[in-house]
Amino acid sequence: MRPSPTILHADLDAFYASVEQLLDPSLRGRPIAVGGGVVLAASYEAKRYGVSGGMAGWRAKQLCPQLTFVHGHFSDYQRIADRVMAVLDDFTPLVQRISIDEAFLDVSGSVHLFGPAEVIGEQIRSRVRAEIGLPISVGAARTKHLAKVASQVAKPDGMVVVHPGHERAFLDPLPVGLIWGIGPVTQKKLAERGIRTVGELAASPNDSLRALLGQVLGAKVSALAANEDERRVQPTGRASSVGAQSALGRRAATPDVIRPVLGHLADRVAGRLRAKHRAGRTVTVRVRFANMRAVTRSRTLPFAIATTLTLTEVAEALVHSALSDHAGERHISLLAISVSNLVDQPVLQLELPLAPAPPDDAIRPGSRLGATRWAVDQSVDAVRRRFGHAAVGYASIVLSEHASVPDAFRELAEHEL
DNA sequence: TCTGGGGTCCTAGGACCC
DNA sequence: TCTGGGGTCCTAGGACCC
Repeated sequence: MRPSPTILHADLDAFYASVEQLLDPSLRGRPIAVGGGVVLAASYEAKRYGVSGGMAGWRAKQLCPQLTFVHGHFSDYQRIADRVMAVLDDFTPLVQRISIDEAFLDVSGSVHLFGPAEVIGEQIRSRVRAEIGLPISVGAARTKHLAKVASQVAKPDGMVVVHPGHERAFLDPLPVGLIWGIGPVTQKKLAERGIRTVGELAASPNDSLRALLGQVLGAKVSALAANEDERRVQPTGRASSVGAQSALGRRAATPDVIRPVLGHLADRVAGRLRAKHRAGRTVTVRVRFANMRAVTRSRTLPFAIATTLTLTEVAEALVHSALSDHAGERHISLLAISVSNLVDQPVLQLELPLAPAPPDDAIRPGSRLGATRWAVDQSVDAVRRRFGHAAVGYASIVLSEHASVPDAFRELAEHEL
């Protein structure tokens, strides 16, 4: 009997669009896009025309005139994806979910129960199809990375098994873009050197690989080619940063625009931190100008914060610093706030002794001002828990004017804190 | 009619410490 | 007067992934 691969990668096909086609049978077999101003997800029928996620709606319509736009049923996506993941759990406890719609499975301990990996893969596919009604592709290989490549090759609605010993034969003809970590920019760089396939990439000398891709990615490619890739499937950890951003179209870079947007973003970010009893020391803002060039500014504080007003103020100072470095830019198209360097926030925050007021009293937790702000946030959080998020707090007119994506969509992309 | 929102990770330079 | 090497942390930019 030939050896069997033990790592599976299961990946729902065009997930959001497939759910819409599941919920509304009249959409099945037709090119559809979830979203409007921007394509959040496209069905395979639409992808055939070149429609893809992140694309401007008008551009998508240009490529595919019969494209149907549908409003997303965002609250259904999480629920349905969770049901799919529950199916995976039936085959092994070693499931590593890496996003809403895909996961790795280590089935090395399950083969005596269910049969070899390829049998498990087919069982997963038929159960997800029968019980949930969605197409899912599965890749099986000896390592995670390779299993992921295999599932991409298997799409749509297929399964690809890479048998041990046949890795290079499988990989070598594939385009380099299928490797995790090689995106459009690197692909172009490689193409300029005549490298288009994994085989060509693997054949190039190690040092030039490193020079082209950097130490880490270069080493990864070597490992992949030598089949020494990571195979450990581990439970997904907590997020190491929390952020929020808002595209603004084209707005003047003035305080009356910036302040309410930052307030709104800080409210989202700090609220999520407090909900999970976390706080962060490093605040990073990103400012994208009207010409799409973006800059970042960050500041690491001596202590961790999770207070909305404090985060707003730190972010505002950073944005001003970015803007004064680019005084020529009069318009901005996006603002973002991210908090990293996260720590667990003891709930006894308020009980900390009140220190004599330092100059930065406002941001120091436990100080008089800091305690006041903390208390305000606690009240807001409590009201929201009881009456819903909209009951109190920022409702930015600037943002609602531009009508970005629904909050429910944002929440789908949030990682566990 | 330009181009969403949530993240992770890498690189490189500089400050600072031992 | 000139000078090593390692480690850690911080900042800015950027590529990439879903």
